[in-house]
Formats: sequence, structure tokens, C-alpha cells
Amino acid sequence: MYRTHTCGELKITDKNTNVTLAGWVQTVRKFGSITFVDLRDRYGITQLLFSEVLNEELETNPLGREFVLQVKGTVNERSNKNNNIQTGEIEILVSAFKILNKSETPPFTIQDDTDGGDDIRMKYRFLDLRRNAVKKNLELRYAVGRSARNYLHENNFLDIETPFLIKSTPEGARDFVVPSRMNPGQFYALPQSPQTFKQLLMVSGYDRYYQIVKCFRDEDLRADRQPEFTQIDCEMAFVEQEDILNMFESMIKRIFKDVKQIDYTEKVERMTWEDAMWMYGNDKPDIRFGMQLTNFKFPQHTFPNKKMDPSPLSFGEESEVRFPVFDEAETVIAIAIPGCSEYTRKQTDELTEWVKRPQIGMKGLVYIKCNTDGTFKSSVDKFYNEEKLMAIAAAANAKAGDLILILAGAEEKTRKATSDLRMYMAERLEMRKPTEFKLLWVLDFPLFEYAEDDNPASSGAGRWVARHHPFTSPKPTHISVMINNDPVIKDAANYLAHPYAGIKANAYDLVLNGNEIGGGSIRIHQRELQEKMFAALGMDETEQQHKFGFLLGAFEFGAPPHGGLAFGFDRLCAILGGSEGIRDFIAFPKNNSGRDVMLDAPGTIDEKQFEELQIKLDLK
RNA sequence: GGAUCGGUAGUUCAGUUGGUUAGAAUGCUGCCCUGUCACGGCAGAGGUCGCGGGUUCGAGUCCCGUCCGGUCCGCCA
Repeated sequence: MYRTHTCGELKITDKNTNVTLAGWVQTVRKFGSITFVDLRDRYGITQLLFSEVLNEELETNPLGREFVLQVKGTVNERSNKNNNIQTGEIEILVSAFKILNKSETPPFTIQDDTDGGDDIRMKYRFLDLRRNAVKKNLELRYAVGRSARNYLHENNFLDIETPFLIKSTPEGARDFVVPSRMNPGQFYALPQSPQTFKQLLMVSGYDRYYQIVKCFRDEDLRADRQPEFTQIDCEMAFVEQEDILNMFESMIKRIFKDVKQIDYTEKVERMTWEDAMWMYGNDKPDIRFGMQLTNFKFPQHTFPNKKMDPSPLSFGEESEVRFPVFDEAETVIAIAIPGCSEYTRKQTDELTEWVKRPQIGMKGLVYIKCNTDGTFKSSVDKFYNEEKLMAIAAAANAKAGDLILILAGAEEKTRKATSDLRMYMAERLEMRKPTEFKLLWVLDFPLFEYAEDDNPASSGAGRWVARHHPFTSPKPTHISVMINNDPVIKDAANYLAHPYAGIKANAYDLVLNGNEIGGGSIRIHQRELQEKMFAALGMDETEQQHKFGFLLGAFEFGAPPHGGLAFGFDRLCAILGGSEGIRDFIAFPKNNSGRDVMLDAPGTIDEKQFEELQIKLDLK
């Protein structure tokens, strides 16, 4: 037997017990005739005491960091206790030891606060995973998965596996492809999600399905995006949107309870997509803090349901003064930053530089300081007098002591920039606390999105793309709009006037602290509507049949109404763990360029493999 | 596809207007130490300054290219 106990469980009540432990050498502290060794395993650290004969034996068999060590000994009460570790009251008085394996000196320290950078940690990920900080994340990941499985199991969901080698249907993201040896010249694709399979399972009558499953998308990476990632993928039959929201709102609350011991009892807030864009400039707003946008100016057709109040920015017809930046802009949006009226010139300049970065791309930034004494100081004093500034501040809901920031420009860009600025300021003011959690359902997304046509033959006319995916159903009231109108966009410049632009989807996203952690929809389950959808996306009958014939066919054999959603498992774990990046919540992640630096993958393949696949490499 | 920051000892970093022998911390090696737990003390080893080219009397430092890594935009139905 290699061990009788782990390194994390012995207590003062085990005093005088004979034990055998095995683990890795964390540190060796020598004091002439006695030596302390910290022995580490998955469960904790236990101090070993080598004295007298054993200490001398260490001279001939010296220990190094990360040696694998087995010791026999008795549990001893420490004379100096260490309250920082679980086993701090005891130590093992070693009577015999055996080095089970030696170790090279690791390239970085195996500690919570390692000295290793990301690069070297990833290269030696197997050592990095020994660190408590990463281990904690993987344990949290397991806990989240277990909690979800328990919940889904209790609610009659069936875990059904779906294939990884499927057919390429390049509708959304790029597919990863796998050549087929037995079918030369043909390729499988790895699934971007098990979407069509879970819908077919609904047709098959498995009315509650789930799977914690890998998905693959060949797109560029981010701190929170990996080419292979994991979803909690769920689907239900005979449900409406409300049923899904309730079912999965409860699931996420259960996860909060199980994993974070948080009683998230209040109802999850709900917001339409239009309101989210209006109030936050973003379809996944972080609503833990205020700083809502004030829309001073916007193109009415983008927000047909919003009323344009008389803007305090405008001058009367007879006025000689004009501020062209606001006058000529399509959109002007303000945010009031609480408590920042004391910002120095240097700080406001810094913010201006920030919005002028190419990633944001604004031309400048207007600020108004609402001084605590009731006066105002702004970068537009030349154009707006005290009275006007006061009116602007009132409209922007700014209080004395606030700093109003105003951006102006084209609608889409300005709205995004204002939203980015809001997040940046919140970050800067430490209003985004990683231990505070707030959920939000965003509802009523547009079904379609306008895209510039990349096909030059169609002379620049735009086309529709599915905002969610092509299986998403329109709101019941919008079905007829879709059926009865031609999807072709004749006037690209005025695409918002097209009836399709107003069609809302039966889709929903779950947002946690400004991150999309899940999304789904009620699906189309009638062949006619599905065909219309494919057609709207520019697929002719042949293409539809070729790509999705199996699904259209299935819809003719009693497809029930159904819908579902999928959670981004990695991202959910990262946020619950208080981190923005998902890499340390995945045991073996890829780097920025999609490489596994430990394996050095991807790599080339043998000539023989090419031959078997009947593929000749001819790189451009 | 684009922007931006970085690459100097095993590791994390500093390195001034271009100027003698490139530093610190940590890790590593050796010696000393009976109560440490970030042990302590003394001594020591350790560098193709990512790579290639250029400017210069002289380049870690300036310029160009390239490779690698981080973050972001585009992209991610």
C-alpha cells in the first residue's frame, strides 16, 4: 500500500497514529541535524520531520523539489503550529522514507503565486496543474458540471451523446474539417454545436435532452474563446419561451447555490434587446452598476419604439451659435460617471485618447464636469452656457460631483464606443466586483441581421443573415410577416425599412455580469417556415436539400414544438471563479494562435498518411 | 486580415540622452545552522539581450524585416 492517508487529512486527533504518506516534495528546510519537508498532494500539505538517523540518511539521498516521496512515520503534535494550513497542528515524525521518483528542477515554482509566465506554464502545463490555483479552478469546473447534471437529471433530462464526425454546413462559424480515408476527397466536419441532432432527438420524442459537450469553431481566439469549448447543451419539446426561461433560470440558481453557496432568490431581470441597446448600447449589459446611456440624438428608424425628447443639445432656430460635432452627428450619447467631476485635465485627456484608439475609433470626447458647488466646467464651454449645461446634466441624470462623457458619430459605432467606455470606466472605478453576481435575460432579438453582400456580382446589395441561427423561430405574431414578404433587399441603403428588419426572434440570452453565458431559442418545427427561413438566408431549394434535407424531412414526420438553449460551460466556470479568461478553467487549453504549446500541435502529418487519404499538399 | 504591448540569467523583471566588465529578486549548487513553514547566514555558478539586416567609432538601447507570446478590433449563425 502506497499510502494510508492523504496529505490533507491528518489532524491533532490522529496523534501517535502510524501512517504512510506519498506525495511531492514542495520544500525542504534544513537545520543541521533536523530537516523539515513539506509533502504535497491533491488534498493538501503535510509537514515531515526528519531527525537523527533519518536526517543523516538524507545526506546520502538528498531530496529536491517535486521528488515523489513515500514516508512512514507517526503523527506528532507540532511545537510550533501553523494556522495557515489544514494540517498545521501536526507533523509526521519520519521513521522510513523512499524516493519513488526523482524530478528535474521545475522551470517555475509550484506555488499559488508562481513566478512562471503564461508561456512557460502552458508548455509545462502538467506542472502548472499541480498548483493549487489551477487545481481550484478545475475543482470548481467539476462542481458546476455536477450541479448542472444533478439538476437536469432530477428534471427528467436525458444525457444523449451525439456524433463528432458530421457534415460541414458552413453557415455560421468556420468548420474544423477531418478528411475521410474511406471516402477519398471527402471530409467530415466537427460540430459547432449539436444543434440539429438535438432537434432531431425532439422529433424522436426524447422531450428533455442535455449533454455537456465539446463544440468546435475554427475562428480566432480570445481570452474567453477557445477553438474547442464546452457547452451545457439542452433542448425541450412542448415548451414555450417562458418554460425554458424558468427551467434554466432555476438551473443557474441551483449552480449558484451548490457551487458558490449563494442564494440567488430574486427573479432574474428581463430586458428586451432593444432596451438593452438603448440603455446600455450592448446586447449583454452588465447591470450591476448604473451609468445608463442618455440618448440625446439617434436615428429614429433604429429605435422605432423610442421617443426623441427635445434635446438640450440643440440650439434654437434663431441661434447664431452652432456646435457642428453634435449638429452633424447621427447619434449623440452621454453617460454620467459618478464622482469623477474632479478629474484633472490629464485624466480627461487620457479618456479622450482612449476613445481615439483604433479599436474604439472615435474622433474625440466631450466632457462636462458637474462640480460639487453646482457650477459646470466643460470642453464645450464655448458653445454651451451654464444654463444649457445644467439642462444637459439634468437630462443625463448627472448629479453634482459627476463627470458627463459624451460621444458623437455614426449610430452603430457611437453606441458601441459608449458602451465600451461605460465598461472601461466601471472597470477603472472598480465597480465590477468579481464576487458580485447579477443575471439578466435579454429577449426579443431581431431574427435577421443585415450584412454587406460579399458577392460582387450582386452589386453591393445587402442580404440577411440569421442573428442567432437559422433554426430560430420568429415571434408568433411575426410569422406572417416572414411568410408574406419577399426577403430580397432591393434598397440596401434603406434596409431598415424592409419588413424583415422588424421581425423579432423567439430567442433569449442569459447574461451574467456583462458576459453572455447562455443563449437559445424556440425552434422552427414546420417545414414550410424552415424553408422560408433558409430561402431568406439566400439558400435555394437544391442547397437546402443538400445541407439540411435530413432536418426538413424529419419535420414531415410529426415534429413537436420545441426549443432549448446552451450554456458556455467554460465561461460560466470562469466567471464563477472570478476570472475573465477561461484558459485556467480548462486543463489543457490552446494559446492565442490556436496552438497547444505542450504538444506543439497542430503539426504536419506523415507522407504515408497523405497517401492513405489521397491528399496532396499544395500550400499557397 | 488589422491595432497594440512585450521578448534581457532556469524564472519574473530593471537597464537613463547609444558609451568601460549587462544588474536585482527568486530559483539552482556548496558550506553553516535543533523548530522552520516566504526559514536564516556565507560563498558560488548561471547571459548568442528572440532571430536577420541596417545606421554608428560604438547598439540590449535607434531604424527595417521576421519569428514567438499577451490583449483587443474584425470574425465567433
